[in-house]
Amino acid sequence: MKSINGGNFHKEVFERISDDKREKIFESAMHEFAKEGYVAANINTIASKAGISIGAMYTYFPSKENLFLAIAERGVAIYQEILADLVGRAGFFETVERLFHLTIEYAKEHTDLSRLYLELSTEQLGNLSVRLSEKMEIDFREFYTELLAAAKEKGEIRSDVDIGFAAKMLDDLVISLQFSYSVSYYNERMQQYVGEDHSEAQMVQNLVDLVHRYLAPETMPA
Amino acid sequence: MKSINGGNFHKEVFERISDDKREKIFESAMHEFAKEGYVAANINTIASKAGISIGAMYTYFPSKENLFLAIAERGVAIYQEILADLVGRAGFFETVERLFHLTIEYAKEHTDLSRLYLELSTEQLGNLSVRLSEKMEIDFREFYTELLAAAKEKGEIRSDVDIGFAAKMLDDLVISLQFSYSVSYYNERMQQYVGEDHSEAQMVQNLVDLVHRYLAPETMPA
Amino acid sequence: MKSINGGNFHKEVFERISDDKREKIFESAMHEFAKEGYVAANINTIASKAGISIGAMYTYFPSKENLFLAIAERGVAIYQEILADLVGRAGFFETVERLFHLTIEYAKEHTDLSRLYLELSTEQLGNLSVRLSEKMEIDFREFYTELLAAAKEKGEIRSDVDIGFAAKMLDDLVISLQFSYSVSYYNERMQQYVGEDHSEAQMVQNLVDLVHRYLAPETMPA
Amino acid sequence: MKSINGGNFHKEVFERISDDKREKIFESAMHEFAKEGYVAANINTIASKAGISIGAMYTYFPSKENLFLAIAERGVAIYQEILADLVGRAGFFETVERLFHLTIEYAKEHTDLSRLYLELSTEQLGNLSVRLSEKMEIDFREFYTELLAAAKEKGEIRSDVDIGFAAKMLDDLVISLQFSYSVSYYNERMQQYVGEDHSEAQMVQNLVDLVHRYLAPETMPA
DNA sequence: TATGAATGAGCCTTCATTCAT
DNA sequence: GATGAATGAAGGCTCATTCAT
Repeated sequence: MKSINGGNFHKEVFERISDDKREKIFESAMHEFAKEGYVAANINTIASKAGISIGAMYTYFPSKENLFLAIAERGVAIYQEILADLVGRAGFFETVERLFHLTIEYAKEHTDLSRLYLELSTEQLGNLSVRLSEKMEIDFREFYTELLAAAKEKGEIRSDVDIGFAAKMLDDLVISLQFSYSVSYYNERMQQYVGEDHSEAQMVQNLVDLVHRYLAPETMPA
Repeated sequence: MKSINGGNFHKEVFERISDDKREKIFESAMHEFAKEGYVAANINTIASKAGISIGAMYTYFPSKENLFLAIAERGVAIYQEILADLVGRAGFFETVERLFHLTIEYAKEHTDLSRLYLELSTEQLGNLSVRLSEKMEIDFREFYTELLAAAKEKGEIRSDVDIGFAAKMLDDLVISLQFSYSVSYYNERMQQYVGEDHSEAQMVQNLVDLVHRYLAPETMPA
Repeated sequence: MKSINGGNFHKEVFERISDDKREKIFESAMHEFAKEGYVAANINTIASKAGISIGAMYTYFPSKENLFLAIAERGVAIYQEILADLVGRAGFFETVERLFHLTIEYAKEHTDLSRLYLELSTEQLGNLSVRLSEKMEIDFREFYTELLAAAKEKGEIRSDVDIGFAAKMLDDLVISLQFSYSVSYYNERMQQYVGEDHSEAQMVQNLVDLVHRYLAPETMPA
Repeated sequence: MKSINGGNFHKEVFERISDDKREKIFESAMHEFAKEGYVAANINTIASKAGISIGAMYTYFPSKENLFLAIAERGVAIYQEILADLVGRAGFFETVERLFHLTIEYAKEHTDLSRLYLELSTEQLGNLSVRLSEKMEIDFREFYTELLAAAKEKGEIRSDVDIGFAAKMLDDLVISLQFSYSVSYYNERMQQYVGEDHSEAQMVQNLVDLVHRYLAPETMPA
């Protein structure tokens, strides 16, 4: 239940309702926000689809904004669980490969959340996302940075690599991959680039290849 | 004036007004849409900031949707002009380098348009972007694909490269770069990855390096 | 409360509010529609005159069109109740006489509803009236037709009468009478034809006389 | 050109333009007003369909209201020509028969004008119609009244007839007939009363029969 | 005179939020 | 705590009318 707390965007009562109800609310809200965008999303619709009254909605969350933030926060929490799964488990390139695989899985399984993240990066939601990112983005950055630092240490990657840039690049690849498998626009775009029959496995392979060529030590320890 | 036509999202009258007025309207609309997003953008505000009446607005554009599309289309047109400048001018990596430079320039000079593009990729605006892309002539995809094909032909890049994937990767890099220099959220993110004192030149250099390591021919022909 | 249902042009909530409030809304809407016509009628005005917010108005009715239809339907329902009172009560000519009397009464008491009917027959509102008539159960036509058929059977009227035409004529007389006592234009017209001091009783007498002369059996059975 | 003057609802310039242009304007306005009703009718549409600018429209007519009145007035003028054709031409019942025939003809040929008349009798246009009716209704009333008076004088109809009421009845019949052949709503209604295969000739015959039974002298001058 | 772009008040409808029950 | 009816500000769009050219 840790994921429920955090930014504390909800009211206390929300922690006391049944898990089922809470889940329904998250589900409903996620879907509406992902589909309609923050502004066009309708709180009344969210409530009724979640099977609760708007009155109840407002006893759980003080405002539309907070509901949105709670949802977004939860999305990141889910993704962070994936990251947690990756830490210190295997070699750098294997970890990267798993990262890409899990990203696709996440994108497909949590489409709404993934779309939400795009929505979140949008300018108008900047104010909102600041409140979020302050608390969460850091984790990702740390993950990538530490992953690279460790790999560098271990000699798995080039010693002259710019870790800051490389971390950003990894994140970029992950984000792009995520959207490619969850957001209609980017999905369409991907298909037009690589063709409809391009498998996920190939996609991951290509990405790993890219990372490898970029980061592998110059001289293969012959 | 070519950029004004295209998808023909405006009414005829709009072509007959002074360049100055037209520019003001574009400016005002761009800004509002980029700042507020499509749904929250207020046509009345756009009109009044452009110094015209809403009535006038509606003699120029049949609807909010069309105004938005006209704006978006214009953004693409501007970027396409930049790309046009790059075609067949120099070697592959030099072209790529210039591409990154120009992208940053575009992102900084046409911040609003750049942000609009993010907005456009959003799920809710899918219908709109379809209307847009249906009407766009040359595509970015073609540009990247041809650039790579030519380079491959000339032996500037590896012969075994997957052009489809490579093109997507180039596009990804460009998009990410663009947002990093125009969208607050991504800009903040970039700074936290590479530090505030990371110059544009370094960014470009890093990117070119990435592309080079990924695409350069196996140098050891020995 | 039967009159409230029917075409179901309102939302459920509307059935749950107090009779008083409901009546006020009907009253206000009727008046506005009758006075201004469908297009010019202002929903905001209707709401505020009914003492409710526009928001409330829209929780009761999904649209202006439906509000109008609900009102119109109610008008018909009221008139139908009057007709119901007439069925099989007395001889043909007595019934007709009562019909005329009741029509005048209705026109004077429910002026707005009566005016609405004129509005409804108007070309632009054709679509609406279709939606209305589709849902109406018993029809005036049936009433007139059966009344005449029964009278013919009983020998109260000529046996060679064209029932279809006679029914239409009766309806025409009733409609004209109704408008003459509710719509300013037709009222003025009536007065100029028969004079201001022409009483309702005389009017009815004249009408009955007309019907009698037209439909009475050839009295000379000799 | 008498019909152009009258209520003088137009500006002077209107009298100086070509008959063709004038006719087009009338046509266009009539159609729009008849189809959409006064309020919903769009002056800009009328102008453009008439092939003139709105600017021109406003140099011909000072306002929408006046345009409407001019149109309505013209409609009556046309109908009055028909009446003129009937005066003192034949016996009462023959005249009546011709009146019905001409009414149907008028309704079918000048559908728009006929519909306009319905629109005009509507409550909200009461203010407008007053300006009209003062000048014109009289003619109709006089026509019917004199027709009946003459017939009474000549012994063609009952001597004890109430001329005021009879005149109104004749007018009612004519109006109802007119609408039955021009207004969708009333046309549909007619067909449901008398059947689709009821010919115009039968309709007229039925009407003449009605009038005859009502007004013919009691004792046929054997 | 003719033109048609410009004006802006006005209208229907939505929806976040409140609050009496 | 839960309910859901009520609120009313706000926004996209129309159209009669004006007026500079």
